[in-house]
Amino acid sequence: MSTSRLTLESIAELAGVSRSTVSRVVNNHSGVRPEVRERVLHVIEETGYQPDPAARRLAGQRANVLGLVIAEPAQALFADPYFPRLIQGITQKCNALDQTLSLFLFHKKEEEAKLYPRILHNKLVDGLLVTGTHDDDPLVPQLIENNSPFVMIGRHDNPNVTFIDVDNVAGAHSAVTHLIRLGRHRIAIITGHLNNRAAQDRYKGYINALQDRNVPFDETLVEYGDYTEISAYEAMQRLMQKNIDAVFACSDSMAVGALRALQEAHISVPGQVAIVGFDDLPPASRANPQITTVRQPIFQVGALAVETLLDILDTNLIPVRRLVLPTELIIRQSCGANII
Amino acid sequence: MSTSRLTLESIAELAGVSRSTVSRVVNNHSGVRPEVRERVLHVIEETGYQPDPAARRLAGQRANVLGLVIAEPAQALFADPYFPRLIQGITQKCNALDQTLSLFLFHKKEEEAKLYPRILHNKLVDGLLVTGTHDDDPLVPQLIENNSPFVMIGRHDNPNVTFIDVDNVAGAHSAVTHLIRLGRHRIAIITGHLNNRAAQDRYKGYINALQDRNVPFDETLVEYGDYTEISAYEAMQRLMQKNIDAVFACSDSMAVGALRALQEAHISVPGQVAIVGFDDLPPASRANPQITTVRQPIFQVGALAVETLLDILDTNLIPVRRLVLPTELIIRQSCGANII
DNA sequence: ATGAAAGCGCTAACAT
DNA sequence: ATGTTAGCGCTTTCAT
Repeated sequence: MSTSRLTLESIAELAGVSRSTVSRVVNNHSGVRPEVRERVLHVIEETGYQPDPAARRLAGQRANVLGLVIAEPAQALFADPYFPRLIQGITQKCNALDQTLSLFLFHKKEEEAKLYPRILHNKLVDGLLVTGTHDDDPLVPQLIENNSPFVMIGRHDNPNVTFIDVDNVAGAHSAVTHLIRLGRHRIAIITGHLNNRAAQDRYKGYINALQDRNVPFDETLVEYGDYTEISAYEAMQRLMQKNIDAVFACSDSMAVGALRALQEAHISVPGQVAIVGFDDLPPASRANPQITTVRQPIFQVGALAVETLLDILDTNLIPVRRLVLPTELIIRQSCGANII
Repeated sequence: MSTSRLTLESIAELAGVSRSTVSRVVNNHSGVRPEVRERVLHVIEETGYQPDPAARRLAGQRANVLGLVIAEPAQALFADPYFPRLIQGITQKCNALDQTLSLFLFHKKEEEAKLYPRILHNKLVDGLLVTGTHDDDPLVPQLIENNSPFVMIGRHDNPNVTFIDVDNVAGAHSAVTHLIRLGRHRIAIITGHLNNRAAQDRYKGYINALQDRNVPFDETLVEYGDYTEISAYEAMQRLMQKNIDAVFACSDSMAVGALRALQEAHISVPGQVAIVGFDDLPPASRANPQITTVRQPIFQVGALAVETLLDILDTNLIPVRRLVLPTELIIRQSCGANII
């Protein structure tokens, strides 16, 4: 017996009431006698009835579907566990709040043109969680123009954009300051491409920390990676000629890549070169030596983003909210803090 | 000017035709004068009109939304890059075929009870891709009973279930046979929990390979992990007492964990103990020594699953299809094949 | 070839 | 407190 014929109408009939009453019960509206409500609830329970989101959406309600846009070309999703972790945080909260999550990923820049209109006009989605956008990304302005409710994960300069971010500047600052305090002065950085706000902020934290402690900035100590281990491995090869005594890698995966390059060259870590990473994901704690890193609350960011989006959807007031969560420096072995 | 007020009706008006005609054009139905079709198309182009999927769905059509259910508790998604990779394969194909993907993950066993009914009755989804289910998982039987179109990723015993799988038995068999040919006879296995079909099949391939070559099976050489690196690391610690000369790890992440345990114990790989993994994901090629592994076409599996589901949806005939893709043994350093 | 009209399952006035 | 009714935007007979 397929349940597909279950509608408001049929529940109403079974409960001996009208369609509207059932609707009221389902939507928890007032004005239903407890006794009747009970009866209806019972029928719903028994039949396993679930309202049709499409019909509901069409009648002007929410579909309880949120969209997650990760505007990051394919390989970034593999680079490290960051996005999987974020997705976990998001889906867990979605589950708790009875929201379905739709996923929009694209793989090549070219897919943008095709996918973005689909996203923008997708009436099946009540609101959007957007992350991984680059500076020149056309999505955000379009969303604003469209009046589509959305929350960014990662900050955005437009003052009308609500976002959840992590304090990347402070995080990077604390990492680099820590290295300086430990007596390192030739501190390299392996950063992601600077077309992305998080990368920019971590870079800024690095620069600021050097300045604050009067450590001269040497631009030859700046190397670029793409958050993959291999890219940092290669960056480290280049850095090894530069007589450095520390490196700040802007993700744990990159820290692991740097570590591997150093170890293969028989350069001791942290003896000769100290390493600090960013994220505090498994690669950092698993490495040998374990990697000192900046912990960011990825899971919480995902959960908060969902809650915030739902708030916006609920209130319709769209009060701009800009949440910046703190990071925490997790000191392990790779920075040499515990070398006597 | 928000585009949200664009409907079939408004397009019809602009083009000077009726609603039905526009609908015919949009759906590429016959019976519209080329000239009129042209005119309508032009208006659609100009306005950027996109049909409302909810209304369409309600009127008895597909919503062009597919659901992906990963019935695997949270941590498995982090264990290794398998699922991210699979998701990539799936979304890429979805993008190409104009399908939106909805994601259903759950984190604790308890969420099942809440999430499954939502999945089963989710009328916003045209069909389901299901993976990560365990033997006793109630989802599959319910889907069948419900007559919900779905495709499994990973085989299923029910003869009415369409699935896409990889030849896990043959893959494991080739890995273990390779080790035997290289002269290894005390071959351990680190397997995932055997409540899952893929794990069972790899285990079976291991057993079969031993039998085929008359290598005695020693059940003390069977250890269990959960696909995380750390679980294999610990499993390997136990295995080290057992005088083994090779280990078959059922995922690359587990192979890396085993490798790390051996290296920390100063046991040479592949000198004293050879290692073969499964998947051929980055962890295998990145390790030092690089890990010999069984390559499975994850990306392709995802893409095929989408195509198959769409076929089912298109034809309504639901002809059962059971596709098993081949694996390939990728020989690198950790198995000792190139030790002279 | 095209238009008119019914109906998909739901919500939200509006009656009662 | 509950029922009645008019849409939401679309597809799909059925007329013309």
